[in-house]
Amino acid sequence: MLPYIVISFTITRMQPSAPLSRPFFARPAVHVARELLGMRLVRLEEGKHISGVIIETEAYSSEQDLGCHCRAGRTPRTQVMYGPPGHAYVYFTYGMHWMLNFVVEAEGFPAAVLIRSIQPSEGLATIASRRSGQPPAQWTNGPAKICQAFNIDKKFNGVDLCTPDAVLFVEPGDPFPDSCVTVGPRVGLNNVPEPWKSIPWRFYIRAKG
DNA sequence: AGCACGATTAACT
DNA sequence: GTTAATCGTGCTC
Repeated sequence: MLPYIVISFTITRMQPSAPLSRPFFARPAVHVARELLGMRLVRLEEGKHISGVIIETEAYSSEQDLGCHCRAGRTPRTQVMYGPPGHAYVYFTYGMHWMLNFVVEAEGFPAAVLIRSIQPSEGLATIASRRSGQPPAQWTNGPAKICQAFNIDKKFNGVDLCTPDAVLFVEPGDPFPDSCVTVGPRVGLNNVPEPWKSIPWRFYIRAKG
């Protein structure tokens, strides 16, 4: 009897769904960005799981950070970043691309972590169809590619990642040791003044762990 | 009301 | 290496 239960559960999902809780996000952006590496981004869509291991992130923190959208203060776009942590901040750029961030730090303090790259693990057929024409290595190795593969757009701006019934959330995973992690300047801030242009708030896995 | 630019990507030479 | 695509956002007039 018991083996049947275990087998059916295993077939349904490699891991149980266990959304990361809010205190994890209510901390400094660079800490959250570093510790998200190795954790799993999960999207529940029409009863199916699409997921992957987070392997690249960037921290954006405070109105003083001239690389952060919050340099403009509270606006309709940045309002979510001033809200409680553990929510999604999804924005549109270059006329065609969506970007997924997690709101971090305390409510009232604007900060977020951009999810830049993942290794797909569940929903590969769905991901492949949404990234048609591209080889697997190109499926989710960029922030806009992740949103395309996971079907994430403005509908997700502001959604809570920490409720038991969340359809977008983070699961704990196998942490990467510091020896696997490269730290460097954030990408795409070419018009941003120093020190913000070069501050090492980008974290990524250099070799497959 | 108009403008310059963007936390990018894919397709080029 | 370069560049077009394409439009929301925030800033200036």
